[in-house]
Amino acid sequence: MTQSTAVEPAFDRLLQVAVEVFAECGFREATVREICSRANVNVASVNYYFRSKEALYAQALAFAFREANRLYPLDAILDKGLPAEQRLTMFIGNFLHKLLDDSHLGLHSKLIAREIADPTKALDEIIETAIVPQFVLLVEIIQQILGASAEKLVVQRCLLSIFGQCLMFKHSRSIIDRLYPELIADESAIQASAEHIAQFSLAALARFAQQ
Amino acid sequence: MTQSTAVEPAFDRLLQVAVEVFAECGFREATVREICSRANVNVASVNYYFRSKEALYAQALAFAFREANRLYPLDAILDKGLPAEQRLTMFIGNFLHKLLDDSHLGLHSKLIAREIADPTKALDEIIETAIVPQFVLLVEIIQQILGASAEKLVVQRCLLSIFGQCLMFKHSRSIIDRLYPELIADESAIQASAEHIAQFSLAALARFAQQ
DNA sequence: GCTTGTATTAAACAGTTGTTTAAAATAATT
DNA sequence: AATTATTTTAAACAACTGTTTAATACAAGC
Repeated sequence: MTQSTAVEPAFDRLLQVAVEVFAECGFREATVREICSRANVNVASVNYYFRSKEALYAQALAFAFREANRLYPLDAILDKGLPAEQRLTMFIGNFLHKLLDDSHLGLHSKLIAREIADPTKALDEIIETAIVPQFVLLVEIIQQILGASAEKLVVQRCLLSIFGQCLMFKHSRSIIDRLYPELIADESAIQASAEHIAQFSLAALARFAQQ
Repeated sequence: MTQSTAVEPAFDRLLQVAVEVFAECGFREATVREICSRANVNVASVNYYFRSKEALYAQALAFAFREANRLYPLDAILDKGLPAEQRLTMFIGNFLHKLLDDSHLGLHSKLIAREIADPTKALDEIIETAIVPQFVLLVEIIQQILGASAEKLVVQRCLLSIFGQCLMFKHSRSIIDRLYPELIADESAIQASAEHIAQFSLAALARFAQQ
């Protein structure tokens, strides 16, 4: 027992701290020394347990995904028995809370958003395991609302319209913090913002469905 | 004449190359040596002409803004005589083309988007000179559509809904490139995407205006 | 032609980066 | 208890970072 705080094995501490630091700084700006320092392990540990900084990053991403699915399960939204409008509202609420969760375990979205905005080699796997399933789910919901006759391109553009509204709160967080902080001040404000996006999108989709 | 390619003075070349490299790599990842190498000047030139790497970045940002306003003037959109719906459509078209312009002079939006996603000290000035004026313009248009009785918070959320749809194409470009490349394949595809966003938003706003 | 101020250069600086090494400490196995 | 395997350590590595220096080249003004 070299470390008094070492209740968890070094490997696990390293992985958790890595998610934190990579989320804060991004892959390139994060340093192995900072990660090791926070995890109370020697600098050489990263290369001992994980082969390299890059391999640690890949494992940290995978770990963050597992946590995201554990904390924000999509179960209810997958229920095809519910009305599509309700499922869309639930989806947006779930997604926005996921994006704006600043708790110690909510760093995964920051990590993922970083990877999207500034891709590394790990992006392709992320798209496959995290993005595509969400896209597939939302495409299904949109198609249900627009009807079977909806063009594929229209469905895709509506998908981007909805995701774009949500992601605005993550990617442009720095602007919202400065100009409209009251929109994400607390839990109820976030909920209200989610409901706005749902209403805005449902209104637009309803018009598209008429045509 | 030490450099055969030195048709422009070193100062100007340095500034133009800086926009390129900072847009490609971001402030932190971009290196002074890379910038100097591409500009065919000595490593010491950055500190000679500009005080530091950070000062060069600030000047590169300012330069990028001047170029953006020169290439994509908002003149027509400022005309309050036009119908608000038409102005909104024009605004979105202008904004999306600005965001997706990949030409040699269109790097400014990449630079700005980078700064938003991963702010440096320079962000506050950017918000003041580039973001706020666009927000003010769009707020005015939205208010005109929703009517004078519209709540301030609703206007703000609609603003974010519209900006979010546009910025999706910039911030999540890496995903669109992989999953829906046909949406931004060429000029006409971009125009069609812009028109979709306009229709989507106008449909939603019309519903909001009824209430 | 000489002097003055500007521009450019190669070299070095001090600091940080990811990674490796080889020795020491600890744990597990026999 | 002795041997083996695993973990942890401090130190060094080579490569790279932004910045500084001091010497040189060049231009304009007198």
